[in-house]
Amino acid sequence: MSEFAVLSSVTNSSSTLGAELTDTLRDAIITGAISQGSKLSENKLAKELDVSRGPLREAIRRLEGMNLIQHIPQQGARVVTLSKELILQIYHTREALESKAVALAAEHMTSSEIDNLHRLIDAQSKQMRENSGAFVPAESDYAFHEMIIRGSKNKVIERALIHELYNLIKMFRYQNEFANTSSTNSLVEHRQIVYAIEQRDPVLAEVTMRRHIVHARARIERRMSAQH
Amino acid sequence: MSEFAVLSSVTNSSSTLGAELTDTLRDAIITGAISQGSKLSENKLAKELDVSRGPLREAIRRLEGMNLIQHIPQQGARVVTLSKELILQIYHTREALESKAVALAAEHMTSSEIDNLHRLIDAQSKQMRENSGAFVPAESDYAFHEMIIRGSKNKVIERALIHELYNLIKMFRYQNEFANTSSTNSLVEHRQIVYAIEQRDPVLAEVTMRRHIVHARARIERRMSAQH
DNA sequence: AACTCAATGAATGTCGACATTTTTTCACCC
DNA sequence: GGGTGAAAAAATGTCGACATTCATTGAGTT
Repeated sequence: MSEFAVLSSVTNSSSTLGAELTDTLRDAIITGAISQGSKLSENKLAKELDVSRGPLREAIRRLEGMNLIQHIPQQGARVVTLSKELILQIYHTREALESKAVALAAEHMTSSEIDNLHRLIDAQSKQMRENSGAFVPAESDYAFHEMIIRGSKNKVIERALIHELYNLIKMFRYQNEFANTSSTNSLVEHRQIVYAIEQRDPVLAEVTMRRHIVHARARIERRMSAQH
Repeated sequence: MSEFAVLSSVTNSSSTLGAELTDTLRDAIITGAISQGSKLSENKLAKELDVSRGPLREAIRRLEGMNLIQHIPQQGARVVTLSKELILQIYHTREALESKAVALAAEHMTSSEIDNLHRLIDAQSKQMRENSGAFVPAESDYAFHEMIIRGSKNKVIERALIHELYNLIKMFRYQNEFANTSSTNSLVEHRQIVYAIEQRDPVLAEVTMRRHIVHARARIERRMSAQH
């Protein structure tokens, strides 16, 4: 059952087979090991992964709930296709949710959580000076945003963003080099966001985060209209 | 398999058993026929509904994706419990998503769709004058909000709101009389929202919708702190 | 009486087989 | 040659049984 061992998820040793399969397929979809729009044949997958169709179907239902898979009755499941329209819709949704999340985070994050934000940003800054140059690794960028999202202490927003939206975003960025890195400018914006949280200023935090995401969306829109 | 035929969903004749069960259980959870926090025993439910456990498990996974059920491996599924905290978090999330939705709707709704909004509000207004008095039926209120959400033409926001959040909101309002109706004031706010859409003014639409939902949340917070 | 622990019972997880629907193939006809 | 339609193949949907894990019960001990 170690077929799509691509992404960093070292573990994949969940308590149940169904949960394990969910992680495995999730990673395979995000990385593109299973390509966009392709059909997930239950028989084929079950043989390849050496499991029965039961847990596999369960994993597929879960991935459906994460918006990674689209299911049509009597026809089966297909990996979602990230059209330009869908990507832009995702970023609009992210803008709405994450700007609200950071406003709540400015109210609810503990000072030790804010310290962690600082540590992460400083590490990014150092890494940027010493290493590659103008870009921060995607993983580190996700860590930053997820710390803030969790800092909102709002489980509903957290689930919507991390459990659903971010998988799609990771999928997009992983499969599009041009979207896979954060710029220098991005780090500056991150500092502004942390500053607003630190000041316990929800409105400033929200506006700053909104601009950060609008910039990302605009960048994507520019580069994608060049392609498609 | 017609055990929990409570809600208005007249149909329940989907193409597959699993989908049918999803609807049935969804309605049973929303109405409270299956009460909050109670455990969904697969064996028991399968016997009661006269189906095998396969499609039933499938339905449970889907309801999990709608946030109506919480599932713990090796332990089973429980209906979500709508604590005061969770309800307020839901309304914060709704505020973020639906204020964005109406801004997009102000840009993307067709004039015939806006006409439908007018018709609905006029009907509500008429109904209010002739019938019960100071309140609009919940169903009609949902119809209004769903028209706007769909009018955003953003499938991601639409799914997050209608497929996930609104089920929880309906569950809450159905099981709490005090939250089950919209006030006169609500109708006025609806008119303001339609006006903003009509003017193609996304900012005004967003602000108006945000205030509308903040009011609802404040009302809930007031009445719930009296109880809990 | 309270606690520990083993045995029992019940529940979830997994599997393989059958049923039904959809898709494909291919012979036949226009 | 293209199109229609039936038969075959393959896929999804459903079911019942077995495996494994968790929860409960009760006997035994301190």
